[in-house]
Amino acid sequence: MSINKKGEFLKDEIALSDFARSLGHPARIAILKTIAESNECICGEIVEVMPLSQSTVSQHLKELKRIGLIKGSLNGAKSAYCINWETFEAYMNQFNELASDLMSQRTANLGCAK
Amino acid sequence: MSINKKGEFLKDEIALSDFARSLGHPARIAILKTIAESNECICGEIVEVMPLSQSTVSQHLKELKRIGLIKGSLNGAKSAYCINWETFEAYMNQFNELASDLMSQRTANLGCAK
DNA sequence: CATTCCCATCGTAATCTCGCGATAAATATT
DNA sequence: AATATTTATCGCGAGATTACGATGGGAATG
Repeated sequence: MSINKKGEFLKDEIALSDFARSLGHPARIAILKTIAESNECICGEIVEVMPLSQSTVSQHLKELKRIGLIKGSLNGAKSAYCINWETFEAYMNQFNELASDLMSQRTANLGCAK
Repeated sequence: MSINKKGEFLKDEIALSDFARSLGHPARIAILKTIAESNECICGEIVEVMPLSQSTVSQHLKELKRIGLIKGSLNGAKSAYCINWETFEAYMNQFNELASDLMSQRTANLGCAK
């Protein structure tokens, strides 16, 4: 893109879109599910159930970590991941707040043709 | 990307990530807000309040239309947009279902170190 | 009928994303 | 100490995304 205009929007909008974007790939949703299901959260386990190479999975994990949805810790040579519930919940609240803000206009205005 | 692997995930995951992706840009969140607030939903009004050119806004509108979150209709020379609440609500339900599925594991498992 | 207004679309450039294999670094095993 | 295992990161290529100005076509206005 010629110039990135993302910074010119509201902080809330940027934060929310960042959250949404991080869930904007099925692999990352699948990864979150996998981590949530497991008590172990070992990286290798995720790779096994995913139709992606180890390096690609690692990249998706990095993205989820960047936004704060998961946290990882080294456990010997292995890497254990778990969901950062505080962050996840905070984003979900923000997200649902947006949704109900939008929804509150549903009956308030008359709508447009069609 | 060398080969697109998105198709190898679950239908639900793909649909949800598509929804999330469509909200993955602050402009599109801002556009949804603007449309929800207005009784008129005229395209030109959206362009006015957005730090983007008309053609770029039009592209974002197209994307929101593609996923089904808004619908547009011609109103003379002007284009009126409104939110497709049915679709929006359906996606939100799906999204919150995923969230509560994940959350239900929060207490169920012991978590990992750190 | 010429002109203006509104908007979708085309063409474009710059940047970001996704996916992989290769490599590196750190721990575990022999 | 040598080797194997595990994971993060680098480098790359293909393609998608984001942004713009320009163009075109359909209403509205003169």
